[in-house]
Amino acid sequence: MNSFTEENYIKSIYHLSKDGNQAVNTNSIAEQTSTKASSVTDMIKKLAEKGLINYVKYQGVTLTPKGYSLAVGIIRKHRLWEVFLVEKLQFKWDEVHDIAEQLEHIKSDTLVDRLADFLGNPKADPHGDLIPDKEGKFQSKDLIRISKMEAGDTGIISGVNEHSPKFLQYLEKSGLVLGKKIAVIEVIEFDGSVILLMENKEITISREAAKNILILA
Amino acid sequence: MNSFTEENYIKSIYHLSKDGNQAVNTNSIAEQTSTKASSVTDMIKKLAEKGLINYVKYQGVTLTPKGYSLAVGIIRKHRLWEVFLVEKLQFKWDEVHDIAEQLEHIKSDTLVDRLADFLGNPKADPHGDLIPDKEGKFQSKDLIRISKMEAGDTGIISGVNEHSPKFLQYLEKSGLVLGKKIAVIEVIEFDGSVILLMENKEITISREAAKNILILA
DNA sequence: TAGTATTTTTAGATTTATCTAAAAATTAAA
DNA sequence: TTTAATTTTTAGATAAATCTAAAAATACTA
Ligand SMILES: [Mn+2]
Ligand SMILES: [Mn+2]
Ligand SMILES: [Mn+2]
Ligand SMILES: [Mn+2]
Repeated sequence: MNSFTEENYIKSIYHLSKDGNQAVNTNSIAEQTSTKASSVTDMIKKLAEKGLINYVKYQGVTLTPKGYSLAVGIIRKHRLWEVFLVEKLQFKWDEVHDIAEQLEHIKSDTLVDRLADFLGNPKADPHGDLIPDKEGKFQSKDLIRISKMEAGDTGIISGVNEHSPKFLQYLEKSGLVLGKKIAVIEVIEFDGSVILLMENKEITISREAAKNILILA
Repeated sequence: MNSFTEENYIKSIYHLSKDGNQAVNTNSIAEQTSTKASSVTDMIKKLAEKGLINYVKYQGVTLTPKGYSLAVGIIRKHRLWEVFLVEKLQFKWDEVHDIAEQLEHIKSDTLVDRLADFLGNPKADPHGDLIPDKEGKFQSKDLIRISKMEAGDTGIISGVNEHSPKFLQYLEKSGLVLGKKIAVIEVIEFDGSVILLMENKEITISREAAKNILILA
C-alpha cells in the first residue's frame, strides 16, 4: 500500500517527465512537491526500493512500468472525480482541482470503474485533459496552442495548459470555454497578442493567454 | 486542520460514548482504534490540547461541543457517501463501509452540501443509520430490536445494529432488508430465537440476529 | 481496610516524512 | 583543464503516531 505522499511524488514525477518520457531531476521534484531536495532524495530512494522508479545517483529518475501505471491510475481518478464534481454536483471548472487532489487517493478499483460508468466513461475532464481508460490508455487528441496559430486558422477550444482558478475564471468570464469555435483574425506582431472571432464577436487575448488555450483544428 | 488519525479517534470516542453522552475510557478507545492504551493516552492529550475533548487523568474523556460537531460532521459524510455508493453506483449495502471510511475524511463543506442535495438530502443511510443535517441535528426515530418484541408485534425493518458484511449478506439472502414488514409469530423460550412472518413466509432467526435488527413499530 | 487485580500513564524506542547544514559529485565557465 | 557554480546526496535533528515495558493510580475483594 502506498501513502498519499508516495502517490503525490509519483504523480509529480509523471507530470514533470512530460507524461512519462524524459528523466526528472531532484530539484524539480522538490519544487513540484513543495519540499526540499534532501527530502526528495530520501523519498526517491524509497520509491526505487519499491520498484516504482529507476534511480541512479545524480542521474535523476524515470518511472518503471509499475510506477507509470500507478501514476496513470491516480490521474484517471483525479480527472473522473473532477467530471463528477462538475457534471453531477454543479461545481465550476475552477473549483474542482483541490477537492480532486484529495479524492484521487481513495483506494478501490471497483469504485473507479463504477464511477467511470456512472459518468458515461468520459474521455476528457472539465479542463479538456484526457482521461485514461481502465488499461491506462489515453485516446490522444492533437491540440495546438492558440499562440501557434496564424491569421485565418480556425478550431474549437478543447483544453487548457494552465489550471489556476484565476485563469479559468478569466476564460469563463470571457466566454472562452471548452467547445467554443474560434477563428484567428490577427496576431499582433508587437506583443504577440491575438485577436479572435468567436460567435461574431472580436476578443483580444494576450500572448500569455494564447499559449495556454488549446485548440482542436 | 485535523489529521485522519485524529478524526478517527474523535469518531471512535463519539460512538463509544453512545452518541456523545457518557465518558469513554482509555482501553475501549484502544480497542476501537486497534492501538494500544499507551498510544491512546498520547493522542487524547493532544486532542484535549486542541479543545476537542475534556480529559482528566484516569477519568476517561468526553467530547467538547467542538469535538462533538467534528464527530457528527464526519458521520454525516460517512453516511452520505454510503448512500451515494448504493444509490448511484450500485454497490451492495455490505460493500460500502470501507470505502466510506476513506471518503469521510475528504475536506470540503461545499462538497458535503452539494452531495447531500444531489442525493435528495436523505435522512438515513443504507443501513438505516440516521444522517445528521448540516447543523448536526438527527431526526430521531424510535427503533426497537426484534429481540425486544413479543408474539403478535409487528413493524417495519428500519435499521441494523451490526454492520459486518457477513451479517448484512445473511440478511440480504434471507430477504430481511430495510422496508420489509414483519410480524413476530413466536419467541422460542429455550434459546430466544424468533419466528417471523414476512410476505406470507415464516422465517426463523437466532436471538443474536434478532438483537441486531431494528424495527419501526 | 489491607492486599490484589486492573487500568492508565510514563519512559524510552521506532518509523515516516520532513528539515538545515555540510560534503560530494556534476556541470559550466574561465 | 583548472576553477567556480550548481546540483545532489549525506549527516544529524525534529515532529507525528505508534510500540513495549515498567511505574503509578484506581478499582475490586476478601
Ligand atoms: Mn485537476
Ligand atoms: Mn483537470
Ligand atoms: Mn459505515
Ligand atoms: Mn452505515
